[in-house]
Amino acid sequence: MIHQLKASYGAVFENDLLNEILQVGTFKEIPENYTLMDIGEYVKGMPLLVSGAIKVIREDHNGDELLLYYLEKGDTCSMTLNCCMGSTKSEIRAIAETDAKLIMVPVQKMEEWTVKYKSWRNFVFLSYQNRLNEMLNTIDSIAFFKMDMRLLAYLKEKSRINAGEIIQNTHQEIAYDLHTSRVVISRLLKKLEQIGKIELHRNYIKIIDL
Amino acid sequence: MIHQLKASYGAVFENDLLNEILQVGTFKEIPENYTLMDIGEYVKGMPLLVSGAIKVIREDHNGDELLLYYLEKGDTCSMTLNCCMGSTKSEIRAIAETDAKLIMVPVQKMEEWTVKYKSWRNFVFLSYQNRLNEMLNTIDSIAFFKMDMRLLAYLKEKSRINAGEIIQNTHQEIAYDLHTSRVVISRLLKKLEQIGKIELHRNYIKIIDL
DNA sequence: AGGTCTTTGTAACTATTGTTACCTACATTT
DNA sequence: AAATGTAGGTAACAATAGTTACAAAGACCT
Repeated sequence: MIHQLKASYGAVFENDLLNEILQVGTFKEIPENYTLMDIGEYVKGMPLLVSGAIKVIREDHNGDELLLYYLEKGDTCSMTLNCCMGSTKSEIRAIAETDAKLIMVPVQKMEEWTVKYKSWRNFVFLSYQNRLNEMLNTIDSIAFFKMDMRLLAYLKEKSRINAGEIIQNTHQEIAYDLHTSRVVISRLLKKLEQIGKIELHRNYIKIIDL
Repeated sequence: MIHQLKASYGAVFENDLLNEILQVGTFKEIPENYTLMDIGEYVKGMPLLVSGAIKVIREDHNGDELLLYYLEKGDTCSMTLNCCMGSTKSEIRAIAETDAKLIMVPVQKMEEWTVKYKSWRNFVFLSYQNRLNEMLNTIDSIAFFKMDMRLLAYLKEKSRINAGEIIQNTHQEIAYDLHTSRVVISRLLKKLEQIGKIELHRNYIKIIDL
């Protein structure tokens, strides 16, 4: 665990804090598609992401979904911070986009460390800042862009997250993330293929030039 | 200023903190429609809202707008918190929805108070929590609801904020807030009038039963 | 009263997105 | 090979929202 922690957070946290994290934190490896947190659940700990990616999803009362943003190495879930402080239920669902490694820190330490460590304060505030900015991006995307542009941005982000030009999703899965229907996605993907930006295959999409 | 502060924050902050705020804070009264902060500006201070309401707006590169949420008495602007900590430019515009009173606190105190006062920590974290939740509501609204429902929710919220059944806006102004066209708003408002929920007049709308 | 500006109403049309239905292709199991 | 399940393609149509254009009504000024 110590190597994992240092590699991802060694430059961010001071040594005393790193040691405390080692003492109280628990290391977890989670597989792709594992649901880290679900809507309505209470939060037990705060995840510090070491490797992999987590996707954060909003769901409405009908079960309709919308992808909010991804968390990556060095990120934590601000929604979790919220829940910890306010001890309220989670408003979102977090699913492992790839296999992921993370360190879970008990909620109780949150406030203690906020007082004690400047680096922790910076981390928490930076985390809030990043999350608010991601939310703004999401809002920009649905408010100001049409579906074709949103799909394009989605493919770009997805290939960045997975660090490769192959996107392993069915059209239906993409439709869920963007909160639209499979037919709409198939239609728009076909257009992107026709202008040479992607190649369509069963169960995966190959990025040519976005 | 002391009365204003105690009335709005007396129950939230401990006495020592209230005194510090009185020492370093400056009291401001701002008129309706005053732009408190604009996109791209750097932030000088942190506003603690004492009375009135502030509307927070997002704008895209074309100048298209979207209402994000309102701030009310006891609220502060988390976007400002962000900017203070990260010393980045504002991503949003804040406009006085009504005449408003607020206390401006210099940015430098932020971190100091976070260490020193438990009540300040709670306030800041609660503020982030509220803002993230408002952003989620905004996302729900644009992602999951159609324009007629969004308009209805808008009218409800607006009459709550202004504490009255009269909404003083032109259709064009509503269209800007919801990021659609005037014609669409006029059309939907007319429908709401026909089913007896509102009464349309020049420059104002009377809420009958929402 | 006449002129001008702002606001609202409305029609006609277009564009985008959502829905339904059905077909084809591929993979897996029996 | 036949059966089954999943993924993707496509057409036809419906619903919603955006655009253009113009008329009518109210407000305000001279």
